[in-house]
Amino acid sequence: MPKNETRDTKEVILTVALKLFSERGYDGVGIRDISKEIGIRESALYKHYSGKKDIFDSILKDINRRYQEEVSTFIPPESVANILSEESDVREELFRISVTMFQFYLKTEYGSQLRRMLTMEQYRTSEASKFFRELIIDKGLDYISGVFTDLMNTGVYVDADPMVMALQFYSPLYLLLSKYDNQPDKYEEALSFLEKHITTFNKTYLRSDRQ
Amino acid sequence: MPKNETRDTKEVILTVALKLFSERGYDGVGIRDISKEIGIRESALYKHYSGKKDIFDSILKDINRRYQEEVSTFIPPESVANILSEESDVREELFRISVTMFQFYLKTEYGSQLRRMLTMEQYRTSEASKFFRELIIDKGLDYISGVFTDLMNTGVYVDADPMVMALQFYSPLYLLLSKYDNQPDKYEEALSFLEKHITTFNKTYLRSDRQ
DNA sequence: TATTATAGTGAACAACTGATCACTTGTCAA
DNA sequence: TTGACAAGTGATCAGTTGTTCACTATAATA
Repeated sequence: MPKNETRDTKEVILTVALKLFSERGYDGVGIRDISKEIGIRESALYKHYSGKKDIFDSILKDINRRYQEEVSTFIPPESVANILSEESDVREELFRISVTMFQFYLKTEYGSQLRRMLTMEQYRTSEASKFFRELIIDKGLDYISGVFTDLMNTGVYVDADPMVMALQFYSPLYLLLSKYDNQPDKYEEALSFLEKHITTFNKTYLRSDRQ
Repeated sequence: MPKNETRDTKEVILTVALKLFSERGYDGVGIRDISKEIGIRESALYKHYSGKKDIFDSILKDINRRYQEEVSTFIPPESVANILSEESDVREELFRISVTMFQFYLKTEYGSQLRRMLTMEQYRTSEASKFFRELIIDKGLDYISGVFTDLMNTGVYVDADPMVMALQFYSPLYLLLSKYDNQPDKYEEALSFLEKHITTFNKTYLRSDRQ
């Protein structure tokens, strides 16, 4: 029967490895770096994973579970319902969702580390490439596209191709992530640009704000 | 006195190193990989550069020169003047410039390799981080911002914050770069999205196309 | 033609890489 | 209490890393 510390160590390894991989990349991190940070010998790692590659693969395998977990605590499910209810202000709700996504990938420990690691490893591993595209790009586009589809059906937004609308709404958020990734001191500036973008966007597509 | 092959080899080293760095990252490439690809022994590399780090730094130092060189052959200077002249079609000219920028970073040997290497190394080296931001993000934004400023002054485009306009115009191009980076087979789809984006953008900001 | 500097060779280096293995420790079920 | 087993240790492995150095071939200069 396993000791109850097993689960702990096994998870701690992934947490520490993700942190280091996101800072120095897969090839820049040795198994001794990981084990040292945890406080065990490198040989102990092999009691939990078959090797360095296995640790990396396990981080990828864990993405869907962790992502669901993180998102559900970060984006309360009522906000999706909120934006469709007629009482709430669409502008406020849309801005809140955007800032939440922005923060998740820029400030959250898991979100930012995962995005950075996938950004670095996308050219080395086709698996990482797939996760990067699907998670960081497509998932955002699809989510926004769905929101706009609903908002167009209720007549709140003008009719347009929802995918192009999603592209135009989500892309600035994505670019600002890259632009302010390594300058945490300019976070306010980033948020300011994000707000200006959304305001301008609404003047084009939100019926009540059209000019 | 130097043999005339010196310059050649010294440049070939940078070319080969950039190619390999862009595929596997700095830490994923050994000096033996570089020298083998060229057809010389690793010890010969040290006749031209003081070490692996020096090769990487030299690639960065060379960016401004090479970029200027590549861009001047890729983006003919008359196109910038063209877009301001009243005879040309702004839509066509703007689309042409966009596709050229898109191709440069996605299809050109130097452009795509440089972008990929900087993307990978931005978290490891602050120098790489700076070049990534300034070259891939800010340079594009500033260029587009300048074009729109001129086009607003001549009354072709409606008045708006040129920086927000640039953000909204350039970001989709930037996102599409990431999205289609590892799927060259879907290049046509990427171009189609780019065109739809620009068409929709013009419907908002181009006076003659406003709805 | 003799000299000299350059570009490249081949062997070697110390440090580090991921991985293995015999061994000890601690915990739980029988 | 004992046996089994999971988790961690410390030493060690072969291969690779970046780098160095004495040496050779070659081409231009004096």
